[in-house]
Amino acid sequence: MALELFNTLSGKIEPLFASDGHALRFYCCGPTVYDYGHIGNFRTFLHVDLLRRTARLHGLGLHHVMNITDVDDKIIRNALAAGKPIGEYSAKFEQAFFEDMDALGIEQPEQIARATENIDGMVDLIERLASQDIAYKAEDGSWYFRIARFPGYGKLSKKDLDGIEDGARVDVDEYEKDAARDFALWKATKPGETSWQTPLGPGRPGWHIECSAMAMKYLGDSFDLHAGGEDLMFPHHENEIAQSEAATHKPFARHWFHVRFLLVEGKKMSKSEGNFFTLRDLLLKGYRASAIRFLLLSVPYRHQLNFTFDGLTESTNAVDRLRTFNDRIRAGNWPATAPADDTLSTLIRKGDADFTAALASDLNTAEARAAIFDVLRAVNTAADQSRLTRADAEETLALLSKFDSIFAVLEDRDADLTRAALAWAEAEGRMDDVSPDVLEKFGSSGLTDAAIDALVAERTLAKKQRNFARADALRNELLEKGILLEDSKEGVRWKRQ
RNA sequence: GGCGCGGUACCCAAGUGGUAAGGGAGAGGUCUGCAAAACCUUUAUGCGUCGGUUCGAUCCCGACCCGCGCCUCCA
Repeated sequence: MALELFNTLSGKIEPLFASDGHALRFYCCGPTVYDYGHIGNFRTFLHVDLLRRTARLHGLGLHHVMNITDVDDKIIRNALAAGKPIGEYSAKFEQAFFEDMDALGIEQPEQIARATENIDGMVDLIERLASQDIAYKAEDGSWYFRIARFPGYGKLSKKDLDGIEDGARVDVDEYEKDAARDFALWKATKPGETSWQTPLGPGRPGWHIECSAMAMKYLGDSFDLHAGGEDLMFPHHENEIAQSEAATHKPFARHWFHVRFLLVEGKKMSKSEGNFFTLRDLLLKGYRASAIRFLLLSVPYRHQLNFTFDGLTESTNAVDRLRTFNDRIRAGNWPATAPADDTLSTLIRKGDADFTAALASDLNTAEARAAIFDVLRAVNTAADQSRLTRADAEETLALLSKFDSIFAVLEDRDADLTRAALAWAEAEGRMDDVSPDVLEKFGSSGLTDAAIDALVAERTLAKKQRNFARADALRNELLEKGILLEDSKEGVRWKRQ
């Protein structure tokens, strides 16, 4: 089944393919590194990651470019306030961004492109536009894009130009533009601001030109797909199309992928609403990185996701169940006998087919999840009834491995990630954000994995000697520290609550 | 005002013109030295309301009600 994806440009679900027959060439608008990323940012990157992984499942190679906006108004302002050069200021948040991406299991793009390292390409592009009188210089030295010269303007966001012009928003700009809706390509330097000396005059690039220049530098004039959050559709992506296509007279990106915003507790996330969370905030509250990843991926990307703490708890439980299942099937010594019939094997294969088909169908993660849980139930039942064979177990593990090549939640790195967040909070003096629970479990007084293993072993021994009082005392001791023991046929497992 | 999305069980959430996936929670049960966990079973005569099309609609069409997003820096 071919991978199909909604295309914002055409408004239809269309096959996704690599036009060069090898690798999917795509560009994703990356972060502006002026602060720590919030969970809304990561919903977008998580779904781009999902797209990557699903494309790979379909045998597509990947050539994924993501920009880092390391110069913009907010960075300049914040760096100034911190008394640091912008490079030093942005480097810290760029590093934090990649740490967070890793914590959420998001793969690195093949190519990272920093704005400040690609100024030349942006200047070239603006000059190309200027040579066609599509870019013009205003009195203050800023350069603008003449929208009137690009008839296709609005085709992505389906905007009516007149509507924009007549709308309530009138761009009140202190500089002279030929038309209100013309947008900045190059911003003239204001006193005290970082600037580049270029043939265009001193200044710094506008945000939109960055992405056009870098996408075309690494992917060519035309490429397969362009991704970003829904808010970027207009004006950012619209402007990218205008700049690029006006300069090259070739189609820019063929397929446009937009991820909808998430809501937090039913409202748009904002600092003033008090529902604004970074990944680090959540880790310090004791929520697991895997649960955050799973929740953010569970609702398909074209739907709003209402992010709630209840939902996070649900996801935690769901991930636990999947991990327990994976551990059980992996650890069990299933008999190498022939199955009584092929019912289970058929079910597992159906689960596999359903899983793959769901993802191929515009990345329907909700259905893909359901397919896996169907298999989980059937296989668990068989195992409980002692009729799970080695062959079926292996088939199940293969499917789980496929599942995890997409969802990436089975491997348990959660404790380490929470410890890393805790170390960060200590270093940054943010211990007030750490929940008492996290402090107890993961702080210096918390038990290490080795210490837990030792106590568990001691209890197992006591149990074997039928010294149940001692065994129960140890179990309670562990429970008080947030360690839950599970006795099963396959042995004792422990996990952090 | 313009553009767009959604309203499915206690909560989250798929889906289809022929009669409601999955997860979480609750309840019952199995297992267990006990407990917890795990596992199993179970939970919508109904899919916002009202009309229409149809042999048949949650799914198609229309109207209405409610919630939300984008249109401005914003993932």
